[in-house]
Amino acid sequence: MAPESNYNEVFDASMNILEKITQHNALFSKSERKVAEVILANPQTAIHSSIATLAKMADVSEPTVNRFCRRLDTKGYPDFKLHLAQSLANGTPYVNRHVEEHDGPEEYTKKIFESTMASLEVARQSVDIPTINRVVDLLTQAQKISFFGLGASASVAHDALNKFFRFNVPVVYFEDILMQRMSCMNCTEDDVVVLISHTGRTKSLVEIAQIARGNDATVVGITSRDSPLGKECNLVLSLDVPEDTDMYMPMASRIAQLTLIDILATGFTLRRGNKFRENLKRVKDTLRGSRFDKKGE
Amino acid sequence: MAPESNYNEVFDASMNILEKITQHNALFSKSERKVAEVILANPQTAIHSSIATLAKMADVSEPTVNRFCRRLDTKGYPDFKLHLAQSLANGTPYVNRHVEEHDGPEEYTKKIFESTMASLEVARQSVDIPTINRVVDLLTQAQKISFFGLGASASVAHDALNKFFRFNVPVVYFEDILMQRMSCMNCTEDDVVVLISHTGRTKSLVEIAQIARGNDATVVGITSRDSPLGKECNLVLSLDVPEDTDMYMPMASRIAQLTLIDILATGFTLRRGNKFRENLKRVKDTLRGSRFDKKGE
DNA sequence: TGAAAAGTTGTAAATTTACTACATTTGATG
DNA sequence: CATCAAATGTAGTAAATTTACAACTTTTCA
Repeated sequence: MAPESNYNEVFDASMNILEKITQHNALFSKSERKVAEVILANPQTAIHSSIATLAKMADVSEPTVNRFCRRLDTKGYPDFKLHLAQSLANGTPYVNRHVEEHDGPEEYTKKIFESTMASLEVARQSVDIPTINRVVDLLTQAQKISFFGLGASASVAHDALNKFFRFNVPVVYFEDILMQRMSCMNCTEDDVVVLISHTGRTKSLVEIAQIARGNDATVVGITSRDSPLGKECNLVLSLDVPEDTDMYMPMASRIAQLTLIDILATGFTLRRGNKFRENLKRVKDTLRGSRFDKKGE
Repeated sequence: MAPESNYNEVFDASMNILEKITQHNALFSKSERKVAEVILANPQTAIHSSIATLAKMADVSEPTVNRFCRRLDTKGYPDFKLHLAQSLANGTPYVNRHVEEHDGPEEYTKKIFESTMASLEVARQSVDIPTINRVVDLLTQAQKISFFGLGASASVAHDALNKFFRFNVPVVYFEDILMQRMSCMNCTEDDVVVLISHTGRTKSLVEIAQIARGNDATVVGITSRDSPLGKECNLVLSLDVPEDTDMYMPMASRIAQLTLIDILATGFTLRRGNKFRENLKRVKDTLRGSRFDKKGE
């Protein structure tokens, strides 16, 4: 009589169910995974199919499809279709799909773009705005800013250097861990050290964090919150990006880190105000000498 | 900007069904209007109700509800529910919105994530698959691979180094333009030089392209096709990413470049086959010694 | 006005769809 | 190899949706 009881279900399932399917993948049984594949391959078709047709497409029995739906915390097949429809409506049918052995250039290109976008979407939802604001605060007030990362995160630090360098702020970046250590030994309480690491378990970075804090610098980690590195930081900007794929290379996580750098840099310029932005333009104009002019300029 | 006419077509096709109901109102019969009212009053409930409960709520018969659905150009009640569910999901597709002066952390964070995703979407559509395939071909056959970029693109080249280094292929990366030049002077026809530049108008990179080609190396540009640099390359992987924003910093273009590197690296490993991927895993495992173990491992 | 026509609505039966209970298979373990 | 647990499928059942048709309204025009 009072169907109002169903209200909440719609809301707490705000998570993209396609994303949920990929993340849940390990917990599925063999047949359930077949269902998942068929749905991911063509979600638009799935929402217009009955449980029978979908079962046939996945070459499993109908109850298997039903169990699949239940495992994703939906009430059953029709409820699952509603969630799926909502996910598809959301503009992003982007899903973190793994590249397969037999994929051709078209497939892997598509998959990588889509996984990257899906990861950014996840990152966007997980990032903590107040912390960003706090970090921007610190950066604008810093006497000196250092960016350190190793391995795949080195290029992220490198990129941060490039961005913040334009701001006319003393900014430091080293690849060499000894230089990193020495740099941190000279820190003061007005300095900010930003350490980048996806896993947060790189020993030398953890040590650097300790050294920097020992000298009263503020240490910001772009890393996982509960990691050894995260625990050593004053502030942690964590990005809950799904684990990277089969390819044994950091891909999506690093893109999310870079985007975060963009965000910090943007926050920085906004905080510094208009006059400061003119300065930025000047830096850009200076580069012109080293370039071929654009036609018509 | 797309012409108005196109806009409307798209709009019509994907129109919010709730709006459609209100607009259609005049064409409904008395009973159908009762159904419309009930649905509009509480759409969240509607999508979780069966045709029977909804009919009861509107105090009409079940076929009336069904006719109501058909009148809105849906296949029937379940199909109508799907449309309704999609309308209720707050679908905001990603758009490249510029950060404004007065934006707070929440706004600029959101805008940057969304612009980045929007740019990736554009990049995905503009990238030329056959060229990717061709470049992967070249890379797998190369004796030596070099990645060079300057300024903001330096970190992209840096990242490429990090990726390809794991493949146990001779790979070269320098920040210093003199080193870059010298390296190119020693090129042979079996070498591939990848040059990265968003604008493609950086003088010294163009010169490097000329040097490399002079030594019969294959030059691949990740740059704009019609740029001075593009014209010097054997192959150009161009990314039609919308011009970067007001912030006077390369942001989205660089993310697209990095994603392209991911794609090349993935193509590379796929081409090299399974056995090769084990090698990658070994590289990853080697890193373990420099890390704190994960709990439970 | 009133009778045919067109349109609206509801009842009941038919059909499709989804779900449950149970049986069979698979695979792991001692 | 026997045994148990998990996974999957079969078949039957319940539920929901749709169709067909009849009853009832409203409209139209002689």
